[in-house]
Amino acid sequence: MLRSGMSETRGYGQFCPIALATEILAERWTPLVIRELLMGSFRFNDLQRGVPRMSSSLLAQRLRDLQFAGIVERRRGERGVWEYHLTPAGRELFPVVEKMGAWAQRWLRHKMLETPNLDPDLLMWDIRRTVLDDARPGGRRYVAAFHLSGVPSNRQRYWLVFEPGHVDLCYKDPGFEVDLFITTSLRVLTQVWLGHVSVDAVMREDALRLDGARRDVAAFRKWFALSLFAPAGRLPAGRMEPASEDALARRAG
Amino acid sequence: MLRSGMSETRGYGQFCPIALATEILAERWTPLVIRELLMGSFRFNDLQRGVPRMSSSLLAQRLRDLQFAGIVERRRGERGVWEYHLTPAGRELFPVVEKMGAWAQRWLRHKMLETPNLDPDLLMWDIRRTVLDDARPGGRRYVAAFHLSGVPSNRQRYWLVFEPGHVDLCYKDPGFEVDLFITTSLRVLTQVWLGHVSVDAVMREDALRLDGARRDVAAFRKWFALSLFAPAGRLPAGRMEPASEDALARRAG
DNA sequence: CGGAATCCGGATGGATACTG
DNA sequence: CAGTATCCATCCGGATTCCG
Repeated sequence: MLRSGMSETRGYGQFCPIALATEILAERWTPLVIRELLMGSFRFNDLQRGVPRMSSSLLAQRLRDLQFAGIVERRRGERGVWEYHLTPAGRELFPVVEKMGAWAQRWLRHKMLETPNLDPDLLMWDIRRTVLDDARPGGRRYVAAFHLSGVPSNRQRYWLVFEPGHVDLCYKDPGFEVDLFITTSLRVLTQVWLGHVSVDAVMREDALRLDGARRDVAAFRKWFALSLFAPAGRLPAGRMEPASEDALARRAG
Repeated sequence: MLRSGMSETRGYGQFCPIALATEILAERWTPLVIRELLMGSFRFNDLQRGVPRMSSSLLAQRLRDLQFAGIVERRRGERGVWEYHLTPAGRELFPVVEKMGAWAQRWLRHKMLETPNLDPDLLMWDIRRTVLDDARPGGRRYVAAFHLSGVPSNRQRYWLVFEPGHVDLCYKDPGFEVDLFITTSLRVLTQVWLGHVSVDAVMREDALRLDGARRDVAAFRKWFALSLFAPAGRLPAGRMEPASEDALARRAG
């Protein structure tokens, strides 16, 4: 990608639109940073939770590159904290990223479940921000506890705490009474999240268990959205297209 | 991109489909190599003409990477020459590349015409393979001579020689009688090719001139297709979508 | 001529430590 | 919390060479 102070040796020297898009998008990590921004993260540390293996110096560099390319704006938010937001040009990268995901869902399905690619922190972080927090029972607090097998012992437990207006992800017992226990393996939860298997199917095989009061169990299917890039995503009844810009807007709003 | 003999440090360690697609596509030059393959080049040297600033060793490396990723197949063609062909998975990257091009056409339009990105060899090579060779007058040989301004003196002249069944691009006068002279600047021809201006508009401004017998001039609009990634491409009358996989198939077939 | 491999210097990315 | 600074490994660009 062309940086502010770089020589001319880095561009591809082609008028072709694909070449110009490639100058920006075909840099290591860049599409993933854009994915995080599209998913609604805008603080440096939140962005980094979505790309945990990227060094902070490189993330800072990429955010500068994206500003220079007119894709990201850096501005001060509440209490003077820096925030990174997509520009209109940046938001219109959604279809590009979407097609990349759709292609991989079709042709690289097996690689998604390879052990080095499974990551409970990342999965839970992804679930937390995609959870439909207006779809839980009543107006009260609602706590869901995940117990994962197939992971290191310090990564087995996660709590989602639904409060009116927001959802918190905890790595330690927050001490609240738990309304729903979700017991499964990291692999199965990832498969469900990606839309490769249905909740019903894995429950029938006892690969996923839900324990709690009847209505708290029933609520799970309401608030547990699939990945935005799952083959059919979670779309209004009757629609079966994959993730679209509309779907994004619906969730972001 | 994961290479056959590489360590595990290079992947992103994410189950996300976008991350897996990124492992392949976010490597320097890779989307351009795929573009060339999608446009129908399959010999090493033909591919290299589409990415002239890429070193041959890196092109060879990328072709190996793409084979390993299941996107490219290497096989022997006529007279034992090696050919590189997209697999079904590779052909389905068309929508990804298409969205990248469409995004750049909307947001990076000005950069396409910056001097370092203009390249007459590349433009003419692109035109040659996109020319509609069944749309020229009669069954006879037809020769179009381009005279470009705004380029080094050794890049001013190109000849397209239409013979039954194929079209040759010449960098030196092939000696045939010329049926049509096209006189314009590199910048204007690039703009027309990208669909940023119409042939009519630039002819009205005398920025492009066609000289020849009436029917040979008229033929120009038939055989001179726009870039497959021009905003409206050259599509059958009545359709105005941008480049689609259908359009690709139509031209390739 | 097509299709590479090899070598080298410079650019980029990863790991870790550090700072306001 | 939000990044820099530094050092080293790897990658890339360019030139050259090689082989059928």
